[in-house]
Order: sequence, then C-alpha cells, then structure tokens
Amino acid sequence: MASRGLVLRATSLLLCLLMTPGLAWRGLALVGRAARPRTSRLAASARRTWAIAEDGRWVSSAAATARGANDVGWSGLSREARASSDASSEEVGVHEVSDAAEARRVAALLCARDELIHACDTEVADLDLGRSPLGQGRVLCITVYSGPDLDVGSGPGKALFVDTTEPGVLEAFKPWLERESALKVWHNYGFDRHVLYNHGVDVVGFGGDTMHMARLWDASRLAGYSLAALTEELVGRAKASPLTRPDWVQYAVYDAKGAPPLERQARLSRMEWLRTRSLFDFYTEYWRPFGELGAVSAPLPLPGELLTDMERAGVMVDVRSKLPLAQTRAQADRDAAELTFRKWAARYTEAAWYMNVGSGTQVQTLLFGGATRRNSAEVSELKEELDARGVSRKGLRLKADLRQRLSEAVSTSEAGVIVDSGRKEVEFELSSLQLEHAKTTKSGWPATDAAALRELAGRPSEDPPVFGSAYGAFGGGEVGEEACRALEALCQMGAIDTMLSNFILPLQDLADGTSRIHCSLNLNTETGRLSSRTPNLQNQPALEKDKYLIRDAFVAAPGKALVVADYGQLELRLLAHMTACTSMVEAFKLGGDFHSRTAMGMFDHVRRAVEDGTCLLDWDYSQGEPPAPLLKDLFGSERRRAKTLNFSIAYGKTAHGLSKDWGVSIDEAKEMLRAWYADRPEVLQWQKDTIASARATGATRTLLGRYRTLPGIQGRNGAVRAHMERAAINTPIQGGAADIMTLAMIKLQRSEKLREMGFRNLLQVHDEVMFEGPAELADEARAEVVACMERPFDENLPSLLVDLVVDANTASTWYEAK
DNA sequence: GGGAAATGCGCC
DNA sequence: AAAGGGCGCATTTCCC
Repeated sequence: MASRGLVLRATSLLLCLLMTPGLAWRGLALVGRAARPRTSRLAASARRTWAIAEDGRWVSSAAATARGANDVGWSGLSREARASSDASSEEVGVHEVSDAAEARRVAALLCARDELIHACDTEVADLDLGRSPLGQGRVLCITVYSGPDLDVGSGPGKALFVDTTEPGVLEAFKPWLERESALKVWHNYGFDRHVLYNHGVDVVGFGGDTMHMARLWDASRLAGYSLAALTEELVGRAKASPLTRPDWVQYAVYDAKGAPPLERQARLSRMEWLRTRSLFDFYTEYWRPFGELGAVSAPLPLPGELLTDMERAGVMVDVRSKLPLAQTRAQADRDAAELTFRKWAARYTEAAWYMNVGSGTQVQTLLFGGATRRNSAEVSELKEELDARGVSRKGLRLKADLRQRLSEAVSTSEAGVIVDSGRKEVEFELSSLQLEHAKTTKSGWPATDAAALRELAGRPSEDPPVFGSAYGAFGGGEVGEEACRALEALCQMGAIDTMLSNFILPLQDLADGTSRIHCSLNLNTETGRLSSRTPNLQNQPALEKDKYLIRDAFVAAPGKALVVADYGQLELRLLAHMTACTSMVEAFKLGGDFHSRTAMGMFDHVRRAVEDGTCLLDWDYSQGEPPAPLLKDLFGSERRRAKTLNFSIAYGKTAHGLSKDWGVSIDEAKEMLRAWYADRPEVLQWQKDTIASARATGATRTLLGRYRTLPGIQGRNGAVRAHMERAAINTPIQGGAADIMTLAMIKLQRSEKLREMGFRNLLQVHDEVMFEGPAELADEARAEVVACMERPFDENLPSLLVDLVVDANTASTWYEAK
C-alpha cells in the first residue's frame, strides 16, 4: 500500500494519506492548524466609546475625556472601585464577630438600624459551580457594610466580618437576615439567598442587587467580575493553600466595600429615564421587584420573591421512567447510526473504523482532507520544512469508551493502519475522501456541521429520495446512494448526541432528591432578557424536534398541573408598535395568520387570489372544512418567505444572507426585501432613524427606556460597526419584549388569585411562562395568567398600538401543554 | 492538568 | 469587512 507524506502540524508531524481503493487520489490538500488565521470575537474585542458625564448624560468618549468624565465601562468602574477599595482598606476597619454571644449583640444592634441600607456578601465552601447552589455549599462567613453611621462598639464605619463557622453565630444572625424591614443589598442575591437557605435561613428584606443595577447603567458585558469568577478565584486559592484568617477577612469584605450600593444608586440616579425620572426609579419600580421582593418604595409590596423563588421552586422532571426511556431510545438510535456510518467509511479508509466520529477535526480530515486555503506551493514548503525536521505522524485521541471497544481490533489490525503507540493514545492514519465542500467555518476550514453534511447527503430517506452532492462524487448508482445514507447517518448521530449530552443526561444528573431541577435565572443579558444556566432550561428541544419527548419529561407534581402561557408574535407586535407601522398594526387588528397577511402584502398575485376568493387567508376548523384552499397551502413558498422575512428583518438580516439561505441571487433577495419594506415603509424609516440616533448617542433604548451602549458603533472597524447597527435596531424590540415580560411577571407575582390558588411561577422562556398548582384549579389559574399577561402595564406606562395575545394551556407535562 | 479557543447546536 | 439579534453549553483540540 503506497502512502504519501503530507504536512500536518508544525510541532508534531505529518500525516500519511493512504491510497484507498475505489477512490481517486486528488493530491495534497491537508494543511496544519498552525496555518489558521487568528480571529477575534466581535463583541469581546470591541472597545467602549461611551461615557456618562457628570450631569448624567451620555456623551462620546472624546467629549467625556475633554470634560473629565468617568469611563462608564464596567471594567473602568471596577478598576476605580478596586483602587478605591485598596486605598481605603486601611481606613475601613473590620469588626470581627467570632462567637455566639458577640453575634447576638451585633445582630441586635443591626436590627435597631432599619434606616440603613446594608451591603452584604457571603463566602462559601464545598460548592460545585456546575450546579445550583440550592442544596449544596457551606457558608463560611457573612460580611456586612452599613456605611459610616454604624458603630457596633469598635468605632464607626467598620465592616463586619461574621464567622459563621463558629457555633451559634449564623443562628444569631438569622433574625436579622429574615427581618423584612432590614434592607440588605447583595451582589447576585440569588446565590447568597440559596446558600443561606441551605442552613435554614430564609433571607428576606431585599434592598437591591448591585449586579442588576450595574446591568442597568451599562448593559454591556461584565467580564471578570461575575460572582462565579470571584468564587472560582477563591476556590482556586483555597485549593492551593488553606486561607489564613486575614486572607478571608480581606477577601470577604472586599466586595461590600468595593461596590458600595450607594454609588450604584447615585450613578443610576444621574441617568435620565422618562424625562424627569431616573434609571434608579426604573430600578426601584421594576427591576428590584423583578429581582425579588417589593421593598419599601416599591408601589405595592410583593407577596414573596420572584426570580429567587422560581429558582428555589424548580421544575419537576420524570427521572424514574421518562428520561431513562428517552436515554435508552436515543442511545440505541445513535449506536445504529454510528455503525452505519463507520461501516461505510471503513470501506474506504480502514482507520475510519477507529476514528472519533464526534470529532469535527477527524470528520473534516476524512471527508475533505482539511483546508483549502493554502496553495500547493505553501504546502510543499511546509512539507519540506517538517520533513527536514523529521516530524512524523499525527496522534489522534480516541474517547475512552471507544478505545476500550477497539482494544481488540487494534491488536489484530492490518499492518500499517493502526499503531498502538504504547501511550494512552492510539495513533492512526486517516486518509481523505477528498469531497468538495460547500461551506467553510469562519476561519476558513471546511465545515462539518449539520448543514454541510446535509448538503452532501441530501434527503436519501425521503420518498422519493433526494440525493446530495455525495451521490455524484461517488459515481452515482448504489454506491452514491450508500454514501448519502451513511452521511445522513453521521448527521443523525450528531443530532442524537446533542440530545443526550445537552439534555437527557444532564437533566437526570441535576435533579434533586425530589426530582426537581433548579436552574439559575440571571438578569445579565445585553437586552434585558433573562438567561438560564446550570442547567439552561430555556433551550430544551421544541416540539417539532423533540423526537425523544424531552419536554414530556417536564411534569407537574402529583395532584398538580402546569399552566403554560406564551405571547403570540410578541416581537413582531413590538416592531409594529415601536415603528408605528400602519400596515402591521392593521394586520394585527384584523387578526388571522400574520405571515399569510405579510405574503399578501408582498405578492400581488397572492393578494388577488385572496380578494377573488381563490384561497382563504385563514380558517377556523371548528366551522368544518374550509370552502376554498388556504393561502398557506396554495402559496406555501410565498408564505414561508414572508415568515422568514418577518423574523429576519428585526435582526437586520441582509440581502446577502437571504440569498445564501434561500439559494437565490442577491438581486432576487433584494427584491424580496424591497417587497417586504414596500408594505411597511415606517419600519425602514424607524430603522434608519434608530441607527442614526444610536450613532449619535452611542446607545439604543428599549420600549421602557432602558439603555444599551453600543461600543464601536462610531468606530472604524466595519464589522463591529455593522454588528452594533444591527444590535441598535434589534435591542429595542428584543429588549422591549423583555420589558413586557418583566411587567407581566411582576403582575403575575402580585396576583392574589394565583397566590390563593397556590400557583407558583417555575420558568420563563422569553415569551413564555410556566406555572404549577393544584390540578383542580388549573383552568381558573390559566384564565388569570392570561389576564395578567394581556395587560401587563401599570397606570404610569403608556399602552401599545397593538393588543397582546396570549395562548395558554393546562396539562400535566410541558409537552402536552404546548 | 487546566484554561482558552474553535466548532457546533439547542432555544426565543 | 462581513454578510441575522440574544443566550448557555458540550466536545475536541491547542497551548502553557
């Protein structure tokens, strides 16, 4: 068997490509990763250009510099805060509380000072950051800083260091922590509340969350200052060597001093919100209740907690039968698909039998032979250089389980193909099928994602089958068909693997003793949406793709029911409202299928067909069978395009992107965009105005007037600028939708009906909420949920030009309720 | 061994 | 210059 040398990696070696029977050798094509161009991430590398002047107005950084204003960036503040903290660490002394008697004395003094706002923090040990703090972690200490007016006997303005590892200390502080009138400000409240709850302390008296406040004055990323980052640092240090007491004290009081809530409040107070009011008013009225409990100045007290209560409640999953069954089915399907692919691939290159099918690099090598970005001269040059240095084969690591399965095969393999290196790794040589690739990754390598595999495979299992580009590459006929089927199997295997490792397995692992999953809900996005992590419950498979019925494993507790409610076309309604687009507002007023109406507006022949009765816009099937065909059936492709545009326009999609998605020319894509905008000129105008204003001010605003700074929108980097311009028109919509959901959730939380009926909010997925409560009251609860969501605005806020439509169902599983 | 980058993919 | 906004996360590979 002849083999030819080929360059791979500068540090290690050279890949021998094998001549394989039945496949034409097309020469050298594999290039090492060292040749990859470096790319940087757009958002992360963008530099901030905005600042707040002393009077609280947004100004450009140039103006800010001229006027000596502070950099508004979090990192900027963080540095200032750290500097001032470091500078004042000698000035602000620490009062240590290390025994029960002293704890009782100090806690009593605190209870007498409800007029103060107390900045609090905890330090925690024995914590796995990959899961919710509910049910794990041990509080080591609490730190409290109450400002210069508190004196517990050792002088005014001391930070308290409360050592809760000493017996009786936490118990002594419990009454104060559970005291509703003692306002406590935290940095990422949910974390501390949950960890203290593990010790039987149910913290209330929420004064605010400095993390949320920071988000409000600058929605940009807060890299490096997350609680997780701080905790990881601490855990890392504790691991390296036991922390000494002074370490602990300094570390623990750092946050309270470094991010004083009053400074946050002052910053927010300087920023305009609705003409005469400030962002601090916004925080107090909306985000503080959203973050937790209505404190003194909220318009109405909230009867409990919101985000932290949702986290605490968790959602029940069926770990006894449904998820294990899903796992069994998924693993069987995956193994079958994997075998199909392996058998096929190994016929061309034996090493494929041993490869890691989950490795993009190996699939890349197998199918395409690597990148095509280097010309042959460069390849030869590299090859010579590496040959001269004597570098040899590439070692490809195999998964442990695969390794075990293959250990026998390795020892009996044909000469030359598999080399057991004697280390933990098995080295092998993978020759390439040298297929043409239609798509590359952003760094220029052939993509091996689902779309790329689909391009090769086509839809060979459909009737009639549609074969992809691999069919011809393998000479058509049965051989071509088999190739397509094998590549489809590879694609399916990847999809099933995703279901297993992202959903089916972690859900079982993360469920607590009562089969409930507790995610962490964070108010930490650029647009004001929530995010969910450990696990992310906001990306569970949607109904159409939920082959293993994962959503069916999300269940109501025995005797209870779920109420699942979602807004219909929330973002499109926001777009209609914010642009005051007559056509869209009218379409929503008329009701019926919105995308079909869009198709009518875009295509004359569709409009005529509806007008002369050839087809119906929409039909209510409770009236029996429709007397004429429906638009969506007669003009399916027109409606699909209209729908795609409806969703894409708000994201700023370009003709270039549309033409690629649809496989049409740029001109055709442009024509589609023109047709969409022709019916909605206000949208185009609004987008232009919004971008212009964003460029002038460096920020864009949501429906409720929250800001998002857009670093780089005035800069010279075209890619960053274009990205920020799209964000400028999307954030008002996406953030506006988030505003509406925030209002709705506050209203839901304040609903006495729901509280009396025993319904509690478990989840929010951007335009959807899930409640759980007694099954016999589910219908009544459903009606109340709909009522709250349809009218989320309080009397201080203007209403929308369009109605909010809510679809809600009750069922015992998430799957059934959709 | 661990962190970071690259790739890919789930949701709205 | 890139070519759709916003997230979280698994896996592999690179790199120190």
